[in-house]
Amino acid sequence: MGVTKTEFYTEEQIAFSTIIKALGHPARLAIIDHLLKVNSCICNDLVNEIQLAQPTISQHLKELKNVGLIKGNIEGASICYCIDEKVIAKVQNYFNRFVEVLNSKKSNCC
Amino acid sequence: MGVTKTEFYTEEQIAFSTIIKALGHPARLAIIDHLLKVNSCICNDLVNEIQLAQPTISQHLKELKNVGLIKGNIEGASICYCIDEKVIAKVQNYFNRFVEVLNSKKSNCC
DNA sequence: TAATTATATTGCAATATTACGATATGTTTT
DNA sequence: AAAACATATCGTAATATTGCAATATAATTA
Repeated sequence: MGVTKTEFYTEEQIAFSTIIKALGHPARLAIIDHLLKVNSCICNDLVNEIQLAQPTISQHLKELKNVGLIKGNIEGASICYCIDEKVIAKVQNYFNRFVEVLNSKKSNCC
Repeated sequence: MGVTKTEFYTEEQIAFSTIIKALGHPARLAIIDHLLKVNSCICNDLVNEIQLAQPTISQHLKELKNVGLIKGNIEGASICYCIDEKVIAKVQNYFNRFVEVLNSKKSNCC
């Protein structure tokens, strides 16, 4: 049906899959990579950096903003986007805990 | 168009977004969570654990297998799935490096 | 070997995503 | 104020994803 059943998952599963899903597209990873590379926050040099039309970039930015991965500040005519460290840290923690649990029980059959 | 343009991204961006995308669904996170919880590798108790039809679970397992996040071993009539630690570790590293870079340049405008 | 159990595949309907042209909105410059 | 720039939104076409019933496949048990 194309519709994800959400009623049976934990809050955490839904919250994390939503954030992670936003990172599951190369254009959005490229945006994040670029925001990370240029020290200061960057607006739509992204449109020049990434080979996608401006509305498409805008749409991807919106998705990243929706899940809280980036923040945008109006800066005159343009908008200054940057990564929200707290949300990225949450994702980092998720995977760190993950690997910790994995390591604590070294009993894989495969 | 629904079709992702891949020709302009780095190998890494494509590789990681593909793996991460597979984790961007609550059912697949639930599968991974469950594989992590039960010490030994588990087959399709998943069908009982997760409130989705058997073909749907099978499909999600396939996606996780395709990106290498899990491996499956035939065990008599059933199949024993487990997490591939190496691939998860790669994801962990990605985010760790990420946060490292973020911390090294504390110059966010937002 | 027939029935049962475990899993995968096929086919399909409903919905979501991706991408972009056209256009709207808001700011700065002239 | 008009032109130019920066960004967002709308509408839409193409494609992908989600979920499942039906069915296929393969191993196990009776």
